[in-house]
Formats: sequence, structure tokens, C-alpha cells
Amino acid sequence: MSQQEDLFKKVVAHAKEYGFIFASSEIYDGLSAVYDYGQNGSALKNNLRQYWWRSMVQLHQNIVGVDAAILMHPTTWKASGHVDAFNDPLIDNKDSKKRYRADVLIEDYAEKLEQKAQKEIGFGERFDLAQFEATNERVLRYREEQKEILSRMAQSLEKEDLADVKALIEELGIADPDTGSKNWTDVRQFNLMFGTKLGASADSAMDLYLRPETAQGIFVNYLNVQKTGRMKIPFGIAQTGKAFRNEIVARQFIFRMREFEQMEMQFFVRPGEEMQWYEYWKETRLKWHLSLGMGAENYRFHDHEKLAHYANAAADIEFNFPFGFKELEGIHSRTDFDLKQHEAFSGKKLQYFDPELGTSYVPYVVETSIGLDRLFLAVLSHSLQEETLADGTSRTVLKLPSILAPVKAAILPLVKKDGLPELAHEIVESLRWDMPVTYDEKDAVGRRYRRQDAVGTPYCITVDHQSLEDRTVTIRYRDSMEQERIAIADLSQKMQEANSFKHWLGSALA
RNA sequence: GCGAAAAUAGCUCAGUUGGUAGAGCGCCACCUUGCCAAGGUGGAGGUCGCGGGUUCGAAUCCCGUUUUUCGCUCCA
Repeated sequence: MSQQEDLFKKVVAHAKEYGFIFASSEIYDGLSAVYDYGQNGSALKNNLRQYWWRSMVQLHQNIVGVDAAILMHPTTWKASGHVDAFNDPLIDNKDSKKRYRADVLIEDYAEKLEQKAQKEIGFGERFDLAQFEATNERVLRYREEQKEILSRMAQSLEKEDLADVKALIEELGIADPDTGSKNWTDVRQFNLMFGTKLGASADSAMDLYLRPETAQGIFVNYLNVQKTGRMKIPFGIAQTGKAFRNEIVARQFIFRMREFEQMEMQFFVRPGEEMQWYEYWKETRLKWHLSLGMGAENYRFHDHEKLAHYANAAADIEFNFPFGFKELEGIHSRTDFDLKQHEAFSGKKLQYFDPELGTSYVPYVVETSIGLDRLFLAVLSHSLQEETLADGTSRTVLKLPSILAPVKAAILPLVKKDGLPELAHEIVESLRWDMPVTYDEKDAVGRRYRRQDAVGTPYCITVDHQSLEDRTVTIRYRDSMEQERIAIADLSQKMQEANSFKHWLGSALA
């Protein structure tokens, strides 16, 4: 565990030192759980986003992309259920320091009453009629009490009368399930959605939320896309973009941030066919992850036992992060819940006419949703390696999948004289049209190799004296540290082939 | 949000019972003309997280605050 923590600290330190990730507004002491991507980080993140986007939109004739606004009409979030579900009344126990959802505590208490009633029923059945009626009375009392409690709670929550919710907990004598303590704080409402205002003057302004998920931007547009794109079911809509959650506790570096980026694809299918598509996308998405070559043993599925209100099947793809297996991507069968809700709240028909079946219906939706920042963290933490070399020394190397590397090649003149820098610059000039490359002439070439290792550059091209004679250079591979001599004319093609989308994803899907 | 711990140079960290801030690595310039980090010379960079207080004097003691880490909690 401490070894894992150690590794995680190294990842965080490396991310900062080499320009991948900085704390936001660092000169002002930072902002909790908000991070900025630096020069190398933004390049890596862009490459990840593009790798995903191409796999969805470019490789599928029936998937198209959109880019919906972060701000949406506030009714969107009533329809989606977020206004209710992202508002939790929480209460802390002062003795045990544990936090509970106040409504769950009360519901649990009500559930216990029901259990008591069930017990009475079982008891009463074994005796005569008089006895049965006596127990029956008790059963009725339990049920009556249960009903009263739940309706009072519902009313108080509806009115946002949190003091009464606390009063209810105290009247019922509800204790901390773990410690039995009844020393409670006040009930407080936590809203996980960020609020903002539309309109410059305070009185005419409209209350809005920053979207807590990108999916709704797809749902409200699905008919626009279907009609203008002449899409036929099954079809998908992909989107990448920022989402915002005012997490109570946001931790573990970029794993849980308040502002984060999602990459989502909502796949619209015929009702009844959702499960086969759900299985298809589970499998397809895992293959995509495996294509990055970070080891099948570091991925696993986690099927949800408890399903969200909108889903009839849900699974996570978990990755072995430095702090254990955690969710990286979710594949959810969301049924027709969202579209039906938007129909109800908007009053607009959101049906699709299926020409093959000759009927209209609200499609079912299978969602794949991945956290781009989490994917970034997975790749960065897995790639950062401390290697012990044959001679006993060690090197720090970032073994990024080369298709994702911020810089593909560093061009290094062996020495900075004798015309070597001139030839190196010439190579930079020709390669930069094909891929991001960098030039470095400072320090011993060995040190320059190691510098490139630390930021994950897969190739170092060294220009030496022989290069001037026969127009060849050495290409040094990051992972093996081996070198081979190659004609300058062949450089671009060789590297582009190795970093091609087809090379990486194509072989994994085959 | 509660509890605990921490915050000193870009990074890793020293800093004695309170007496004007240091190292290694990194970075920059020049020299050395080099194939796997550690040759030489010179240099930049810190109001010790921030704000108060105690004191003749605070990186050091006290209070507050911010951020980070760990535990609890939450996580569509």
C-alpha cells in the first residue's frame, strides 16, 4: 500500500515537473480539486480525445458527433432527475464523525418498522383468532407509523424544511447505525450541481446549472441529428466536453475533479434490442482500451448490482490505478427513461419512425461514457516507469503508447558544430509537417535521450558526422534504448506507420 | 464537511533549545566536441503557503486561514 502511495506521489510529482498537470491558479494557492493541463498534458489529452473520437465517429458510418453547449435550459435537469438526485440532505454524527444521508436514515428506520410488522404476522399466524387480531392491531399500528414518518419526511424535504428532518430523526431516536450515538449535527442540503446565472442584472437573471453530465445535450438533440443526418436506428451520437460537479470530497488528483471532461456516445436502438447492443458495446469498448497495450490484467468489468433509476443494466470498465481498481468507463443501458422524461417535460414528441417496422417509438439508449481525465491518469500512471538497467543504474521513462506521445521525435545533433545542427534543423523542418517534433542540442546526447524519455518521446533521431556523408541518421527507441541507422528519406514513413491509427486500433479490433 | 498530518528554490529535502535561508538534482550562459543522466567556470531563482499575535528578534512558539495527503462520508 505504501509502495502504491509512493508510486502515486511520483506520478503527481512527475506530472508537474514535466509540464503535464499543474494545480489550477497555483500562484493563489490553487483551487481545490481543479487542475490545469500543461504543454505536454494538453498534447497527451488531445491525442487521447482524438483516439477515442476517431474510433467512434470515423470508424462508424452510423455514429456522428455533436458539441452541445455547457449551459442548458434549466428544465433539462428537472427532466433528467438531477435536480432531485443531486440534492442530498446530509447529516453528520458528532461523535463518530460519520456522515449519512438524512433521508436514508429515516427510510431505514421505516424499513425496520415494516420488518417488525412482518415478524408479528409470522407470530400471529400460529395462534387462535383472538391472538391474531391482537397482533393484527400491532401490525396496523406499525404500518400506520411507517406511513406517517415517510410522508412527513417527504413533505419536509419538499418544503426544504431541513430543521424538521432533523427533528424527525431526534423524535424517532434514530442512532448512528455504527456507534449508537444520537449526537447529530443539523441537516444540510448539498447540491452537486454548480449554479450560475443567465442575464446580467440580478433581478431578471435566470438560474442555470453548469451541466453535471454531457449526455443530456445529446438527448435533447437526438431528433435534430436523426432528421438532419438522415440517421436510421441503430445509430449513435458522440460528444466530448466538460461537465461540472460540486463534489463534497474531490480527491485523488485528477481522478475526481470538480470540472472534468467526458467522452460519451449514446447509441439509439429499438426497444427490446438494448441488451444485445449493451453486450456489443461492453466488448467493443474493452477492445479499444486493450489496444493501448497497457495489459489486459489491468482492466476488469464491474457489473452494477444496484442500478440507477434510469438503467436496466450497467457495468464499469475498471482500471488498475496506483490506488487500486477504479471506474474508468461506464456502459449503461439507459432504457427510454431520458427521452420519455424529456417528452413529458417539454411536451414535444421525441419518437422515431422506424420504416422497417412501420411504427413509431421512443428509442432505447445504450451509453458508453468515459472520463477523459481518468483515462489520462490511467495512461500516465501506467506509463511512468523506473527501470533498472543492465549496468545497475536506473532511468525514469514514460512509456506512453507512441500514438499518444506529445512529441513523436526529438532531433539531436551529436555535437553542435561541424554543420550537424544545420542538417538537424533541415530534418526538423521536413518532419514537422507530418508530426510534432522537437530539437535539442544542449548537453551530452545521452542526457538528451533521458530528457526525452521523461516526457515519453518514442524516437530520438541523432545526426552524426556520417549523416553529412551519406544522409543517414540513427534512430533510438525509447523503450528498448536500441539504435539503428536509417536513411533520412525513410524517417517520416517509418515513424508515421508505427504511429498510425490503423496500426494501433486496427490490429486490436481484428 | 468532520478528524488527523503536512506546507522551506522547478524537484527531493536539511535548517540545532527563536538570532538576517542551505544542499543535491534541475534550469540559464560560456568552455570542454560528446551515443545513454552526474567534466569545468559563472549565473538566475525563496518576503520559508497566506494573515495576525507573542518577542529586542519568528521558517522555528500561539491563533486563524488556504491548499495538499490519509480516514469517514458522497460519487448517474
